[in-house]
Amino acid sequence: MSPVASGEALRERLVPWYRANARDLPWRRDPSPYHILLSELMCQQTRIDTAVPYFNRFTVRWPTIEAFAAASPDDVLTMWAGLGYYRRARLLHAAAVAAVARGGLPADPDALAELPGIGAYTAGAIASIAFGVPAAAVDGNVERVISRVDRLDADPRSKGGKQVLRVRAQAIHAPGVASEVTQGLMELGATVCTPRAPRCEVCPWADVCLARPAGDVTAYPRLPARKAAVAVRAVAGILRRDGRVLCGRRPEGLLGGLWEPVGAEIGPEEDAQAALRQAFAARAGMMAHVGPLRGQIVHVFTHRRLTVEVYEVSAEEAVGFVGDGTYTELAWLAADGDGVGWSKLAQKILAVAPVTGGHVGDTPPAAG
DNA sequence: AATCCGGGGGC
DNA sequence: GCCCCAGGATT
Repeated sequence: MSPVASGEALRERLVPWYRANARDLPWRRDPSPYHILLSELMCQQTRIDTAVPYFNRFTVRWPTIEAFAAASPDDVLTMWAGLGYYRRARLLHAAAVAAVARGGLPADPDALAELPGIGAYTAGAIASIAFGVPAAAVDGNVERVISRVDRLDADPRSKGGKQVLRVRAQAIHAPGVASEVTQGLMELGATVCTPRAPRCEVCPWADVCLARPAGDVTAYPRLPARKAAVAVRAVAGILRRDGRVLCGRRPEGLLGGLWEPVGAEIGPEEDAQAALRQAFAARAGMMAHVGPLRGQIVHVFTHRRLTVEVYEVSAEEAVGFVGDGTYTELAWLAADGDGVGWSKLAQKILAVAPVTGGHVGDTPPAAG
């Protein structure tokens, strides 16, 4: 049986490899604490390539953490629109506000972890990348590369598994190369030790990896099977006025704070048009006439597969926003979102029932 | 420990 | 289609 590689053996292979193979990412050009905070929150559960354009737009609009902290939460959410996991936008902003209030982001991982939206991983990442503190940061990539090189049979998401991974990641660290170790581990997982088709022939750890000679690299990490997404049916109504569409703003939770055309989730056998009439009455205080079906879109979340039937809607008059709790506000929004930003789901709904023409300046129904 | 929370790209 | 990604908060 081969011995487990030492932390030093892993480090001395990893750091030179990272220096030679690091991708050119915008936050690596100036890895300031603010830039690393932004990039880490944006990259949580999100691909690098998806986050990069958002990072660039954020840093152009808010060049410093002080400027960002001074922004309104709604402006931050608007800029975040399309990135997903919208709670991150609120937590990121709250973290920046708290950091500025205490004179800047701390270098200590424990202090970082007290800020909103910053857990054990992100605290270690900011401490090591932005401040050079040798602190472990175990994300999905690190979980995978360590599970493979050590051929760990523990569930990496269990308490014990996380503990083993954290100790192992910490052992690879050393003073002076903390940023390279953290980013190198992630870079290795992202570009070489990939989930489905690892490129072991170019891996700097090929000579010390336990899974490679065993021939079961892709069997690690030992993750439990994921539950299937639940099918959910919904309706949405496109009610136009002067080139705008009546939209509701969602409360905290799924797509929290974002706007969408008025709609409702319905049962598998429910009458879609009747349900939509009822939704307009309960949520917008409107007696709506539901017109023709415009189209049907599918939107997949982690735990839901949403099918939305999109109808044209007309209404006699607004009788005021009654509100059954589905929306916190109502407004007539133009196709460009009137500066509030659309979720990807709302974009799909609007794409099958385009809003064109008309003029601005209409009055939304009273909220409350 | 289990659940919730988006969106997208690779295969 | 399926997997899973620079995870954290809540219960």
